Amino acid sequence: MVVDDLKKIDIATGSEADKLAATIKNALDKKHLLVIIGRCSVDYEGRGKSRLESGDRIVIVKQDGSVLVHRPVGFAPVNWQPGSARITIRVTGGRGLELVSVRASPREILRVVFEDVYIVIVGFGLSDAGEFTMYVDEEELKNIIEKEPSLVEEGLRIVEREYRIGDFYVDFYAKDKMNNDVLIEVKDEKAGVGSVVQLYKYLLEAQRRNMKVRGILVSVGFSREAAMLAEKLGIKRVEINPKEIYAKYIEEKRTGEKSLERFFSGKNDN
Amino acid sequence: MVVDDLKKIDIATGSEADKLAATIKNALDKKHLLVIIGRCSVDYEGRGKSRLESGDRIVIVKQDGSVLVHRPVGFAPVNWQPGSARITIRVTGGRGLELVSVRASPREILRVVFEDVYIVIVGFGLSDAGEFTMYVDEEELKNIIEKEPSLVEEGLRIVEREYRIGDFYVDFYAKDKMNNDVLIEVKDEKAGVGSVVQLYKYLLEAQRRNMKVRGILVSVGFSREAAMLAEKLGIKRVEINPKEIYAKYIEEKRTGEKSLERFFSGKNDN
DNA sequence: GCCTAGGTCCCGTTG
DNA sequence: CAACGGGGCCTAGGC
Repeated sequence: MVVDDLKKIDIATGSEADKLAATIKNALDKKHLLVIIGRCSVDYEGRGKSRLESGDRIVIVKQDGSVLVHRPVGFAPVNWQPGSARITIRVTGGRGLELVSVRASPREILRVVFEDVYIVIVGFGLSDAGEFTMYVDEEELKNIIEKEPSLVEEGLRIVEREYRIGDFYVDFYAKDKMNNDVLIEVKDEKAGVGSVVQLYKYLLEAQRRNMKVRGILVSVGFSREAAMLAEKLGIKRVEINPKEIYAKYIEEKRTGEKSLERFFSGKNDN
Repeated sequence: MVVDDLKKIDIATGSEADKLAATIKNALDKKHLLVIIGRCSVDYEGRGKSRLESGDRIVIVKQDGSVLVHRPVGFAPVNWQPGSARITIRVTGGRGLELVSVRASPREILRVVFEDVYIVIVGFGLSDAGEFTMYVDEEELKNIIEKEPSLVEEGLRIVEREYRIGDFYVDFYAKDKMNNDVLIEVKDEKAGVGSVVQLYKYLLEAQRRNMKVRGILVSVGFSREAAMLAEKLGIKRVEINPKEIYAKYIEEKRTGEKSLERFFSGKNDN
């Protein structure tokens, strides 16, 4: 097979373990992206312990030392090592190749033993500077609420964001128009019982500290159980639609407004 | 470049988008493993919404339709689609290739637009039947505790595993030697405040149902805060070492015992 | 280092 | 289908 036009990529095949190992070692040294497809077994030991019997897998070693072992099916890697692990490769016996990744803390070892390597791909000139923007995440929602707390309740004033109570953090500590204390938790997905319990935990902790405080749970939706539990615990629910809010925000940006202050309900007093 | 000895793998390179698209289409149709390394931008919209500007990436489409877009660094994929999504490929303009994955529920769309494809790798004969065994997970711990509850407390008898209270499940419902009710939660990692709160939630629910019950939290360790909170709430802590237990278990297996019953403390009454 | 909280978390289980 | 809990979760942020 003749391959031409190879850009930013090198490949190595064949059954000479020494040669493949040299290619891999070089890639690891230079911190190139490395992809190995082959037949291997995998052992992991650290917080847990696992053994994966022999099969065809795709192994990726990234430039930061992350290791991913993927089976031909399934979203998640079957074994892995997060970045900053130290990786070594060696030849075992005649054809065997052993890739070992050691993570310092927590101490964890991943050992991939290849019986057969179908292909080694090295990406040596890859450059990825592309910006990644996540639009409507919880962070953004909180930013918007911080700018315009009236979205949550008329007359609300944010006192502090990421407010600490004991060892916990609640998204907002605020005062309502009667000047009473309010703790606010924001969820960008449907709130379950867990979310209610989480806020209730904060409220209990606050009450233990003699705060007179009520809670508001802001979310895109509530499970039936969560709604009932909130009702029982006297926690107010506020339902919001982040996409709608974001659409307005984008539109406003497009038409030249610099900040969020102006686009909400004609407010202009900032 | 001449490539020989290609086993279970096909590769395609070059700048003819039509030809690459045909290779990819064929791989998708036949549900082969597909790896594309190239320069692309990515848009995602569904529960969230993101845009990834152009850069060099590795895109993996697995046999079950999982799609992973990996940057050259970082453990996690920057964009993805879990399995069972419907995937299409088409040529846009002259050189461009567009891969679109649609997930039905929740409705989510992932669009990868390649400006440049460095290499396409198709794994057409991959077979992975290797068994995966995770040794000391919470499941195994619970199995062991179920077999030998005295590891948790002298005289304890398990009444029910995965015991339901309302909408929740506690790991064990047991009776102590005084025949009092006990709820037991097991953690295979250091227990934090959340674990204590979780068990406390179960206890509250049980008390609401007029059970007279206390709680035991079994874990490999406890955070300072978790220990204090448990103390305050009257929840008993039991610390265990799963590896030690597992080591004995393996040793026992190795020396020919078939089951767990015999190896614990000489007990033999089962 | 520890701990808390979030994630397009994914995934299995249950009702 | 919705909801809960687990994961070697990982990762960021505070102390």
